[in-house]
Amino acid sequence: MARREQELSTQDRILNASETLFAEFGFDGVSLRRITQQAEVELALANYHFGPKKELFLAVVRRRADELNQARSVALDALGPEAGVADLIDAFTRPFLEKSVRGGPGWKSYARLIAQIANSPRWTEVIMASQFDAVATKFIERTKLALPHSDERNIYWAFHFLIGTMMMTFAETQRIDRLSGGRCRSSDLDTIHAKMIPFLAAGFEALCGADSVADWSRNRRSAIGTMKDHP
Amino acid sequence: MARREQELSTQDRILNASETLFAEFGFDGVSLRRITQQAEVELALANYHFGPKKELFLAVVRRRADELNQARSVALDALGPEAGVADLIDAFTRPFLEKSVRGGPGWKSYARLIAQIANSPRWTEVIMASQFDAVATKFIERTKLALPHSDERNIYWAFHFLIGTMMMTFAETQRIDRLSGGRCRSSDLDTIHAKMIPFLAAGFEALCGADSVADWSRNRRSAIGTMKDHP
DNA sequence: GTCTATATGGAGATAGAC
DNA sequence: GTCTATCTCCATATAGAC
Repeated sequence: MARREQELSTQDRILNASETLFAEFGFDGVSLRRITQQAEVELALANYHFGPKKELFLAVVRRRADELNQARSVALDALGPEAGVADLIDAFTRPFLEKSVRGGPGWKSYARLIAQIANSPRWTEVIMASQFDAVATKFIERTKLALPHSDERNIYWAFHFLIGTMMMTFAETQRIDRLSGGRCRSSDLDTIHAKMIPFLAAGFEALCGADSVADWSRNRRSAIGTMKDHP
Repeated sequence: MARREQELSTQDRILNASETLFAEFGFDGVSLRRITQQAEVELALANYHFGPKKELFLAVVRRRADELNQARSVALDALGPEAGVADLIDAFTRPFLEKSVRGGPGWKSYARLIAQIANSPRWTEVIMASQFDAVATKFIERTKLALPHSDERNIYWAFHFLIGTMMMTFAETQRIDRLSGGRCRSSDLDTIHAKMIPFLAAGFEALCGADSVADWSRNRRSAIGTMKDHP
């Protein structure tokens, strides 16, 4: 990234401004007027270079997706066959961490943007599936090998929980800062990541390991009077 | 909830339509015109009854927050002093599950709406903190008693991960449906919840238990060449 | 590739009759 | 409490000169 925004091409100026503003206010919360004003380019240039607003939004997402996916893929491939689930989780999550913390402000905004997109049904197909499912599948297949005794469905559910944990973390909402009376800081992603790995690895082992409890309701059925029709 | 929307008061018709549409498209993705059209009331009545659009949005959130918080608080109070972390997680999460699955379509939309709000920095203060921190604190204090040897900060981080896992689940984005080739369904919240409890409980134990590994980076420091400045 | 100017529609909000 | 009508502003998108 160039040191001064002025040195960048018009396309990059528009993408950078879009990234920052979309991350803060969402797709509908930002106007092209505001984007082009922050980018210090004329309004008409947004449409000229990117077409409709939705295409600009997708261009913002796509710009960094390849680099992120590449880094994750390399990290997964670097692991030997003896790698445990903690190693796999680290390989999958660390590139996001490194880029959000040490990749510059653009990556920080990008991480927060993806965190919001991931919880919105509106963008599941057009963004999450098309941009990120390939590497997700790679992670899942490696995890099946590392936890060979698991019902495959439990691997998928554990991955689902991993994504939720990751996205909450990279959203940096600062809710936990207030809740903890300042003892925890959302911005301290290095620390959170170091806590997240053992937390998630233990979850994977409990749900997908050889001695898995597998299903809470099966163990508790008789103790809970309000439960209904579920197998 | 009345059987026919027509039998409801104007306020409830507007709140119901708002709830459905905000959950699907977000605050800025819905116009008051569309809301009042779906509610089959005149446009001017939205402003008359609720004031500015933002106040209507907050009214939608507040309408069900008290009932949800009450149910969670009762479930936590019902646990004896011998309750484990799995019991606490169940008490905190089950009311959300029960209302989303068996509370009617309004609660389903509500759960999906809250799931998106939780990952958006924009609503952290005005909604998440003001509406949900009180019961969150109750859960955390009980968890500190159940895991007395833990550094308090790890309890807060584990709670943070729990919220991420929960919100991803109740968002029902259907990403995992496609990723799993149909083997898992986002809509099957009863099954997901049954998997979520042992997953999260194991995470809490690993991060906050007596034999906690506590910090992944401390164990792995020498093996990772790319790590930088973090303590 | 960039600028000015504008087309066209929809947004939130309200005044005032009933 | 409800309806009609309207105010004012801003949205996306594009046409056409340079």
